[in-house]
Amino acid sequence: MKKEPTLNNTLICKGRILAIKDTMEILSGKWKFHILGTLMQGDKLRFMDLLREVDGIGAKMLSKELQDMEMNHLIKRTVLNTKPVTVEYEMTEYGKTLAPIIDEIAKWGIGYRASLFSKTD
Amino acid sequence: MKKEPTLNNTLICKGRILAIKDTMEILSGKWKFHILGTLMQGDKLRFMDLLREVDGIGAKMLSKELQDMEMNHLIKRTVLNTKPVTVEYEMTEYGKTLAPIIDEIAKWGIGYRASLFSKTD
DNA sequence: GAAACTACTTTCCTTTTGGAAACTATTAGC
DNA sequence: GCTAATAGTTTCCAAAAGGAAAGTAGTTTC
Repeated sequence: MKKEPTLNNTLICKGRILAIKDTMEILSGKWKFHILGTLMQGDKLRFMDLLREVDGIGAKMLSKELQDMEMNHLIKRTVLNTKPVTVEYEMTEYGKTLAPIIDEIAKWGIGYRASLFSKTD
Repeated sequence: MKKEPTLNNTLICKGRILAIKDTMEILSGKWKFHILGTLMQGDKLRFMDLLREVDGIGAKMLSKELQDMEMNHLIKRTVLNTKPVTVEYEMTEYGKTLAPIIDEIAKWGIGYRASLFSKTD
């Protein structure tokens, strides 16, 4: 009894799986979607704003995740010449292409909440 | 100089962020999207099939992630009465509602690959 | 000059995640 | 009886993720 390849291993399949892997590597971690979702609503936010808005995150994590996403050109960091220096973060145009993902995730989460009440399993 | 709430903290905002958090908690970890993407293409897959298809995963992780997703009603486990017992995994109808998310993630990943070549930053 | 604000960074620690390898149990083939 | 396949579980360990608190540095306000 030999084992035969059960899945159709076309290039399309492999490419799709690889694409999923790529995306999730860039958006890995506990906070990225949370931060992105927040940044998409308030278009320019300062570090301390994010620290207050993103519920539960600490300065270290926020700093690290922001750097991470800046490197991937998803967000833009701007230092302002104010008295106590302030820094603004905002989505880049490229980062905004993530909107459909974020929207679908938010939509699904809302439906999930609803399904917890009306058990139509 | 007092600090004022900079974001419009409407219920819609909070709900959206909460929804994102909910979804990502259910789909956390290195492998879930990978497994789900695979299961969406080949509709019924056995444990060993998945072990071979999901590149790099080990038996322990696969087992754990499958249990996790079964508990959340995203996938269904069926034990078959074959000589060496086989087990089939497939998406539930509910699990299939994740398709838009997976599709958007795959789509974005494909675009990301493309952008690595044509640098139009 | 002490306190408070900005935006971090650093240190130290715990928890979580993930992986390799070995092991369980059953059945089939040689 | 040995090997191999099925589907896992268990153990042991390393690495990564994440958090709390303190520290750095510059400026302004009292």
